Amino acid sequence: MRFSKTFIPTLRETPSEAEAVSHKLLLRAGYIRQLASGLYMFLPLGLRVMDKIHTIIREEMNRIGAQEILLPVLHPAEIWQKTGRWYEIGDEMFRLKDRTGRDMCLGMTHEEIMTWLASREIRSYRDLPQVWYQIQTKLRDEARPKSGIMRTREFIMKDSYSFDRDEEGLEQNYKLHIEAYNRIFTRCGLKFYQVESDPGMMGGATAHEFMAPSPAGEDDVALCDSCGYAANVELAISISPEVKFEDWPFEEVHTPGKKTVQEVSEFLGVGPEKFIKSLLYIGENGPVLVLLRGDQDLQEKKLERIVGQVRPAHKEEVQEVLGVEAGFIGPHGHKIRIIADEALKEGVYISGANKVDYHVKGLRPGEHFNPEWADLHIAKEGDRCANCGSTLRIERVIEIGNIFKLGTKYSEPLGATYLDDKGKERPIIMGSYGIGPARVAAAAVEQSHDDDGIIWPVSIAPFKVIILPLNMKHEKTLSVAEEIYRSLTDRGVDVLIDDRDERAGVKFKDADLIGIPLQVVVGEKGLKSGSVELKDRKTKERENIPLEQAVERITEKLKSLEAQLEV
RNA sequence: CGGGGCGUAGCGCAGUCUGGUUAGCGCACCUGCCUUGGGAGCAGGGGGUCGGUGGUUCGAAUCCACUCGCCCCGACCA
Repeated sequence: MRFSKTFIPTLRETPSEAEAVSHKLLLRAGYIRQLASGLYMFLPLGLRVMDKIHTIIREEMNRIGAQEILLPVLHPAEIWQKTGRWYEIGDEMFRLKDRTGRDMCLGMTHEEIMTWLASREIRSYRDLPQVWYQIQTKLRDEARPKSGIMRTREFIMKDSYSFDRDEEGLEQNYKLHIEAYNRIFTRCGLKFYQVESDPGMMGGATAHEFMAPSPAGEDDVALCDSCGYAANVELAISISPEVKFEDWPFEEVHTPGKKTVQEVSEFLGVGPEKFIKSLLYIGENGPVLVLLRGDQDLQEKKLERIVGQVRPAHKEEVQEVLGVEAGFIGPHGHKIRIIADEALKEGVYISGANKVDYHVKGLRPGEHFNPEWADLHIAKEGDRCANCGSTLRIERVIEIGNIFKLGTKYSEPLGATYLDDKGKERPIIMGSYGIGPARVAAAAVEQSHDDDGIIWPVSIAPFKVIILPLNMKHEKTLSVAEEIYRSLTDRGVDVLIDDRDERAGVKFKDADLIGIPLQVVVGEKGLKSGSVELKDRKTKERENIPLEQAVERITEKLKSLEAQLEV
């Protein structure tokens, strides 16, 4: 394509609303524009990138036998009411009424509709398995859209759903999706991890996320480089560093005005790992006292998995429930439910004395208090791997894909059943699998850019090659550039030719900014010696190639770049 | 939803505290000349109801009230 005839509105300066690197660069390079909070338009370059990603996704989904279909975005409320999600989901669902007053909603995901389709069409075990997918718009009224196209209110999603007779079939499709996802993200040039994740409200037992490491992400994962353990910190298990305890006798110590673990730790000159941190939470079934080692923090998600939704107690509630001021709570002598992190099973600790301005020393679990034990602490850098004992690493990531084993969570309420070979009616066993193509694009930019702009992996670049005729008034420059453009186009290469009547500097800057992997510079300097210059956007390496070999060499170089992303 | 910040030309900003000619600057844009290997130069030019509404005042971008929008942190994230 011709630059002069393509809408590529590059910006010299970054619009002030952008914070994330991918947001800044995609705006500056003319890929996207914002319509309103969480609503983005994809301009020609942006759309080309999205199309490339979609194509890779389609190829790999088709390869595992998934079939593409397309469902509506507008859904009757009734189906969502049957699974209960109409009521469970709050403001995040866009709701509306049609002209007859019927309740409708905009699809945030499509489990309900896919399952509804399956419930009507699948009757026999002979119809199974099925894997259906779509690449389609989702709408979620996000509380806080952020980071450009990373978290938006309207976005395209590849969502697939597997329908099987039994758990074995589901396991099979789950594995196939893992293979497909690995191929997709590898082909898209991303660095990524597959981690264990919290199935959350999707239901079901097993779930994994595909995470692209980037400081711009919204999640943290715990990784063990030696055994490969990888999990979202929401559920990652870790062993806190071991502590050598002292054999303190049980005694009260005066700690005037010292409330937090840190304050008391400094005041007494004892490390925080020898403290018990007591936190009062209010749950659906009343208050819960949560105990952690002083050097640990609570992972609320873990607590919620045990007791349901919770919130920290207010100061007044602490006084009311425990009869002591917050800051001096101890684990002993309370009648409410107490749950402690397993790290506290052994040791001799200091904790609040349940008495203002006092702490107790020599507190022994099992002797002075008897809690329920659970894994409650948040895994942090330097903790040991629960699997193999090596040191864990915590990394910030962008969620680019997720996979869930759903079981019968949707098939049962929607009556999606089949008759097995004995004529018995059984619920279909389901799985659901998502990929956010816009996040794939954003993650690619986050992971691959420099001060000058984007550096696209060749597989998802809007064009693979950009030709830069430096002086449009120079006859030879023009004819050579056009000739290379034509030859490459004839060979089916995606080429952009910067045929604008701009100065060389402008063309260089824009080419770097929009991030096309290969630049072909056609200038008078090179032409004097009968050559053009081939520049690799990523390595910045330049090579002069004789005119007659130009097209050959460019395609060769392109092939070698492409080969790096092959799976 | 809680906390913070910001709305002045397409983009980046100054002016607002301390009200007072015709609201400025850089880039971009248009015309001409010139230039052509890293966002050139010169000359001329177009573009603003200062987010909106109401108020105070002789006078409001500037002060007050309400309101809308955008961004960041947190909560939430099926």
